[in-house]
Amino acid sequence: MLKLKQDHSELVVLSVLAEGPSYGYAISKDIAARSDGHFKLTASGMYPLLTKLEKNGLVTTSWEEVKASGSDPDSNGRRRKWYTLSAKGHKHLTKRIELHRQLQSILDGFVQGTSSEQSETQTGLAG
Amino acid sequence: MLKLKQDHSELVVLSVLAEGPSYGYAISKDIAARSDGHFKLTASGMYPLLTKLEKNGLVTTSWEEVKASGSDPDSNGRRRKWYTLSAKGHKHLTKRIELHRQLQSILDGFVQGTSSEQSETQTGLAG
DNA sequence: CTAGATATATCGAAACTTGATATATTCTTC
DNA sequence: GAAGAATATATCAAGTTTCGATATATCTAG
Repeated sequence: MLKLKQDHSELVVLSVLAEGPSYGYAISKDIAARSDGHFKLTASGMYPLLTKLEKNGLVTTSWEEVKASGSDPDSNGRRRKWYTLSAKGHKHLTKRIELHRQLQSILDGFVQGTSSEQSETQTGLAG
Repeated sequence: MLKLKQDHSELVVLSVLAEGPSYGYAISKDIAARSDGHFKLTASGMYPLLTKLEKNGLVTTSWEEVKASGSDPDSNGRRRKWYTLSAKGHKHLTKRIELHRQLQSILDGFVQGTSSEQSETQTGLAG
């Protein structure tokens, strides 16, 4: 299991939100599912991150009342906090992705020079 | 300018040392040069990391006296601490690279799905 | 003598990490 | 209707990491 550092978490969460608004719990499940369980972003990592994103204006938020099917119309349902990527967030994500690609290619430059490379021509995606 | 987190720093430093022994200052310059100045690993990041590597047995160390050209044979020259990748370090690096590739491919899965992808075939190195 | 490069190393405030805890609702099963 | 799992948000606290600032000292160029 690969644990995501905040830098990576931010990239992933922003990427998920680029596909449409979502909320903490759903994002968490989404990340676990889409990474085959390799990534896990738990509540204590997720909510401080989302709060930071909101504080920095990268996302906007709104609350939704989750009504139970056939529930009392007067009942206060469970609350969901939706996060929507802002224009600033989109720009930020684009830069972040660019930086991520740069990091990858440069990192590869270092890694490929090592004698630990077992002369594999394939880039490991088939592993 | 990308600042290397310790995880990345460790991977890069280990990779550099896989090509042969080196010392803190040289590694720092090496990283800056080979990344076109995009990466920077400063002294306050480098030395604690190298100490940790040594403590974990991934590298072995030895001191070298750096004599000035035409200096007094009695003078105590500047000292250089050389770091050599150990067998354990080599194994560790191989695992690390594997993990790095895994991280990359999964991360790519998230990033490639974003609408921020400007259908660029080139990988941004020409930017 | 001065300034800048070389060389190693620690300090400390801020930020980050993460299991644990808290709170409350909704769904499923018996 | 009780129990337990899943949904949903959020904070705490103890530990680790980060990184500019600082300290120390030598070497080189002007």
